[in-house]
Amino acid sequence: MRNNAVTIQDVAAHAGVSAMTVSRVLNNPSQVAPETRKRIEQTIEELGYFPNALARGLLTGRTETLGLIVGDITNPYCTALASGAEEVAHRNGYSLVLGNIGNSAEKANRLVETLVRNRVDGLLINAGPRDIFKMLMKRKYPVVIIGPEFKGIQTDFVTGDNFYGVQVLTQHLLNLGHQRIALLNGPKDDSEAIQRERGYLQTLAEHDITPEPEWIVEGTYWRGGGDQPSARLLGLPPSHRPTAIIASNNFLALSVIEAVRDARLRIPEDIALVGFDDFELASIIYPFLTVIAQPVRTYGVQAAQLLIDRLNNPEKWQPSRLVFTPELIVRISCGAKLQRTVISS
Amino acid sequence: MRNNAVTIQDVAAHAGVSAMTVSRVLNNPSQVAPETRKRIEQTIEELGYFPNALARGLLTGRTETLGLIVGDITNPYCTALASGAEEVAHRNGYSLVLGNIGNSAEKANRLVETLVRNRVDGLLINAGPRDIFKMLMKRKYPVVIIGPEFKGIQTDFVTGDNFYGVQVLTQHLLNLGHQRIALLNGPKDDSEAIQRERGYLQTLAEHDITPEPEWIVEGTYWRGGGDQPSARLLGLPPSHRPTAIIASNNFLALSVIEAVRDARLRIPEDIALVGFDDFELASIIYPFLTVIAQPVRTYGVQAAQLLIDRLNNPEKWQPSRLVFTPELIVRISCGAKLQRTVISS
DNA sequence: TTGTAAGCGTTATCAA
DNA sequence: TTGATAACGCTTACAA
Repeated sequence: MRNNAVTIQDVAAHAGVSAMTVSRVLNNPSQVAPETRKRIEQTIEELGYFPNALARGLLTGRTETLGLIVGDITNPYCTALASGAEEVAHRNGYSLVLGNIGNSAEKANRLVETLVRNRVDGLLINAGPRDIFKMLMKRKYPVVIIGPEFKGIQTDFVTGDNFYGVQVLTQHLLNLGHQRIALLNGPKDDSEAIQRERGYLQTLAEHDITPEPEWIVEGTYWRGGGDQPSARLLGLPPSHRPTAIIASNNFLALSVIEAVRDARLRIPEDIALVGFDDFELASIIYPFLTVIAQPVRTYGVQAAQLLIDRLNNPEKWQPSRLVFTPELIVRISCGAKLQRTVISS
Repeated sequence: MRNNAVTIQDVAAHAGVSAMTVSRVLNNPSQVAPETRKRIEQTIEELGYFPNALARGLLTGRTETLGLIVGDITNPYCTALASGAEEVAHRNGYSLVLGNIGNSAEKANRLVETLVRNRVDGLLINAGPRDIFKMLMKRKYPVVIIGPEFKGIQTDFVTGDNFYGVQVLTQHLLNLGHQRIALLNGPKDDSEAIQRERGYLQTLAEHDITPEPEWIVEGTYWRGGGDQPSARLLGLPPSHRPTAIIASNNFLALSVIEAVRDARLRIPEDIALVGFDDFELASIIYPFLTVIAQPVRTYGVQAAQLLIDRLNNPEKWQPSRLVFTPELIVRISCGAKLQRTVISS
């Protein structure tokens, strides 16, 4: 033992009672005589006793802990999620363990395994390879999936309406007169990316537009994950170059901004840019990016609530699916304001 | 038991060995005959056995888990810290549990208590009331404090040179010709805020400037925590109003930006603004804020390393103190570029 | 109102 | 190379 911490036995001995009575003070105080209770409470204070949650969890089978797995903790999307989930967890007496996948699937596996080994009561998952979910489902592990959607996985989902979102974005660009619209999307196997590509293609099709194949490029949702595809997009000969780009997440939009700068072009004058997921803080400094903003904090809140409800009433639980509608925030980068100015002058 | 998970006994029975042999496969594979090992490994896979970390931790007294406590997870400062710490923890086989205090001291106490109850092997703490540290020291809990400094607390510290930082900021404003410089500081009892006020006063004193008392105002480090003091600063009659403001953290700078906007003034033309802690992502969109940037990710990396070294060699451990020098990044909000333009024209 | 005994799932220790 | 036994710190079930 590295920690030779005070145990319930120590407290019991000091207070002249049995361990059981101390345990009662901790869990069912009303069952203990007031004087005994006082004495024990004092001893606990005096000795600085902190119950060992491992021992308790081993016995009860519950750890009062939830796990949240996100793709990249430095992404404001993920912190908003975490902040919402944490609030609900905390309010319900749960701790929230935050796991960060970073950019590796192997890490995702290790992370989930660690959380399962530590017997967290349930899992909120925002990112991870499909296999993980299958494994967790086989175990009937309580899981809420936030963001992506998987067919055939019986569990709770909290998602945004990606099809609608990209539709709004595309339509917005069309309204501004753009015809050559590119999509800088997430990974091909990501269910959200798939939805977004569908919405993009359909909206264009409704306007009888067929985008060039080079206009649909694939990046990752991590910082810098859109650098190369952005450069490729901007490197197209001016006759083929898109006049507008839809970025599939906030970090991808950042890549576009940097690439446009490197190409010595300007947003929105030369290239219009719109994207998914807001940078709230950045927009206070300078409200620049036109985005479809998702109520991400709400995702966290609702997902945690769903999970806790399930834990409280396992027999009543039924898999549910919460879909939220994202909201268009028009700022500078799409060129709308610019155009209005041009028109009015 | 809520989780009727597979146990080591189940694996042992299926493989026709004792639990002890399974345990050996898990922890000292070399001590087990290759064929037995193969068979057991297969059974583990087949049954989907995940060792119970609670049982193991109870026995070994180690959880292979570190706790990181931050003030506000939505602050990029904190995520940078977490990202650095997590990397090191992970690389050394530790999990990192992220705790978020939010804006309540009571929550900080509960959080630390939860982590101690769960017997995390050590704690990285970026924010919290002083009492907590005293309690942890009494327990000889391995703790690294990141950011604030406390006298008389025997533990590891990782900090930035706040005195130097504010000195650079103040000097920079003086060089730009400002004489009426305000300090929007953190809470009075925060050790970093104290250092910053000292550096500010001394630098001004060296230039024979005594700031008006109304120019030193107190906010909090949370989002919106500088709204009212900023408004107060800007509400001063123009003759008394500062021409430059130093914000003691990034969220305080945000408050200033909003207050200046509300007052229908401009940064930097009417009010110059500089601050502590960068918004890296925001600066890609628009490099606006002039700041003293701290190598925060490095704080996380170094702090985690310090903690893990201590855990690995408890007897060799000596409290150490790592101080990093922050770096001035000149952008728009201080007016330097503006001035240069004015001069050259 | 309080206490005793057993056991949660592991691993340390000693024995075979 | 493998196994039996005890113990980690706590709570459930039962008894006093």
